[in-house]
Amino acid sequence: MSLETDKLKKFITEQDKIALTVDCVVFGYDEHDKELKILLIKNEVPQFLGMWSLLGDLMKIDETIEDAANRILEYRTGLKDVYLEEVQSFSHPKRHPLGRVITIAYYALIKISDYELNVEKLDLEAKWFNINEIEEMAFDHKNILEVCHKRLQERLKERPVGFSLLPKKFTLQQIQNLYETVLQTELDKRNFRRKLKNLGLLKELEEIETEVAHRPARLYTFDYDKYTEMERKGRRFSL
Amino acid sequence: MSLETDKLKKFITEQDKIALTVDCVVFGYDEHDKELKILLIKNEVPQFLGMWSLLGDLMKIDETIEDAANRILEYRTGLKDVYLEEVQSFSHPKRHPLGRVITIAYYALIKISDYELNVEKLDLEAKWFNINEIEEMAFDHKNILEVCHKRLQERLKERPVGFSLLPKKFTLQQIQNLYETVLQTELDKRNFRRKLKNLGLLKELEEIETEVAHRPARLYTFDYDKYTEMERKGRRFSL
DNA sequence: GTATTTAGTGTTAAAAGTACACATAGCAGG
DNA sequence: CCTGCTATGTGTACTTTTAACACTAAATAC
Repeated sequence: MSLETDKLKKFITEQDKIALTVDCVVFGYDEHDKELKILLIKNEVPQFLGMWSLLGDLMKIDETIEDAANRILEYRTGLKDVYLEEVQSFSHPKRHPLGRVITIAYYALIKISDYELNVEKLDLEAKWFNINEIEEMAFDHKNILEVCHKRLQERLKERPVGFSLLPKKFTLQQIQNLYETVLQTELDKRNFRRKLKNLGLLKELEEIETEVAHRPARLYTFDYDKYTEMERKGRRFSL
Repeated sequence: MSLETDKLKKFITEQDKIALTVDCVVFGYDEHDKELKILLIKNEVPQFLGMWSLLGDLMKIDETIEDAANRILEYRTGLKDVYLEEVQSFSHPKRHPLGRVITIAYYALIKISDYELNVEKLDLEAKWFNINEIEEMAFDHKNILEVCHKRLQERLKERPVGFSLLPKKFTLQQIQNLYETVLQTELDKRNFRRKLKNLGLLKELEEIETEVAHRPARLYTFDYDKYTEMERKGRRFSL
């Protein structure tokens, strides 16, 4: 049993003590396979040894929950300033075999390419899985995953979260593929592009794709400043 | 200092111990004044003595967070089966003067008339306030209130939560007034009614209003079963 | 029975969404 | 340099939804 597990055990065996943890569902988008993936690590708690689980940790006494989520993400991926959203708590009294552990779930959106740059320095027990490939997970993590997945799908329609899963510069086809993958639908190219243009939130760059064996597509970036302004005025994003 | 406060103090002074509480923003709709109201209680913690605060309590060891929220609501209002939604956690390290207290905020929707039936048996330190009348609150409760208020406004557009604030039988005008009050907008009567009808979720009753000094309006109920069915099929509510 | 008050209803114009197909730019390979 | 290949990029007609707008009808009070 690892140091982490010892610490948790010590923490929660004191009577009436409720341990508070954070768990992150880390989503990444694999452009090549057109798959939504999540990052999991090998579990260390005896009852679930060898199973895969979300990235989580005990809260520290002097940080906010969001700080804790950021700390975990930086520790496991080397990435800072990751898109994070709190989803909900999971508090069934029997959810953790070592005792009373309540967790706050977040989902995180990262650009897989950024992650790849850091991966060598890091914990090798982490692995990307296709979202539909995962059958069993430690604790109630499968449930947490499903709730967070559903939340991501809702958010994608009403907030510009998709751009956090793509490189800074992307083609219109890439966004469409992302939407089709995450929402599990097919979208009409011309209608989708019209909607995108009407948002007025994409900056058309001078650059085009490279290293493709066909006509290269134009590159765009998402204008976060303009979006913030638009949000401030109460106008809603919708795709 | 009350028993509750002693207990909390004891709880959180043990080193490294993070206390976990639940706070509920209890919304009620006053049809007469056309005002959205919230239920507050007098605070007991010395630093905020006499100020008003949300309905909250320490989590117990063997309940879920939702159980705790329901327990608090029943204790303070006498009501069971209240509409509840988890909103988010509040975890700033300095948010509570007695130590490290993290809270999970819920909002609750109740029919004020149901509450009135119970009010005599209960804690007299509770009071309804107009949502815009509240200036100062204990802890970070003003902030929690604002976040929950915003959440309610979002939900009202996309989920049939408004019906939890009205009597079981209501007139079309009553719903419209509720929407106008909560969203702080004016709505077109004919367009609003058309939308309502097209939802197909209202049951027209044989009954009509009584005790009004003019033409009485027809009464309706909301068909929760049909809504559940519609939700299951992936169709979305929108008003 | 007359005045008062709120209930209840339909049409038109503008905007948004949906369905649908082909010419073109750039690369690869001979 | 010419041909074939592949994915890019674009417009129009139709349907549905939203938005704006005003009067008659039903019931009560006096």
